[in-house]
Amino acid sequence: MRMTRQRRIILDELRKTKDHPTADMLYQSVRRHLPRISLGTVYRNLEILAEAGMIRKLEFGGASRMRFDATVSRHSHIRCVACGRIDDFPLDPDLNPEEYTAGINGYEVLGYNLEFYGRCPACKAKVK
Amino acid sequence: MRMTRQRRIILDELRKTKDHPTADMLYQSVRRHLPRISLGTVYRNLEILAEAGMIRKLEFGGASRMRFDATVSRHSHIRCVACGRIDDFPLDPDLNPEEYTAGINGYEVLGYNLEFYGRCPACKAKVK
DNA sequence: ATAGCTGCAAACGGTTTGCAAAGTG
DNA sequence: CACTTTGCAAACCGTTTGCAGCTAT
Repeated sequence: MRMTRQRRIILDELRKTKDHPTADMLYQSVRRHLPRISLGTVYRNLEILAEAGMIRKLEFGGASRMRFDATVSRHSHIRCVACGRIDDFPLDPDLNPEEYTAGINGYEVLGYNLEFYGRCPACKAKVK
Repeated sequence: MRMTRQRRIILDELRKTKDHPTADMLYQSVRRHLPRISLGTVYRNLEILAEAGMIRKLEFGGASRMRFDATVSRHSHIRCVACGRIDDFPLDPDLNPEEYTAGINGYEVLGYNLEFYGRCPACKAKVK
């Protein structure tokens, strides 16, 4: 993977923030350094960086826009139902979800979503 | 809430399936009963039914399309990464996510997503 | 040198909406 | 009868893509 000016600055800008920005927010801040960059380039690079495992793509339930995260190590998120703000917080593999309720980052915890992914019986049979 | 023919049939069709259909899939099956219904009407009614708590709207991470579920009681989902199929399964509040791995519905479990929602410190202060 | 990347602008696809007519309670 | 809902079609909006020229390696 080439490290173009655009790619480098996109990555830098994402790493500067803890905000889990959308592609468009990132576009705005990258533009301060590269006024002629296009939104398409931002999308393309975010996709490539995510595939390379250098960033994470978040498709948070309830939010229609994609968000991006420069922290790739294992962690979870909490989202404010009122303002949409998303914060990181560490995931403890020994805790069940109910046990986190003792206030995460000062949030009033209202609930959680737990969803699994895997391979269904049919696809398991096919690919293996 | 009025129970129009359209609304009733949309609800019936959704209840008939365990497939977590998209709006468009539902539109196709409703059309067999009401050939002149429009996709816009399907969306409007799904929204209204969800607000009334009669159905659930799923915005599954990784899937760009909304899905709908006539089962409103507490349960979780598992999605096949290969074919996109989504199955229900019961949530046990005493288990931590790692402990579900012993095969859900015959799936090979690859991982899970756990995300919390609530009110952030700022919004908590504001609204209260 | 040359594959990969960029800016631009148009296309895409799921969802939403304005409107006049029809239907519900 | 008053008010909601419908069908239609166009608008919306975040994201993707085709293309011709540019750039990192």
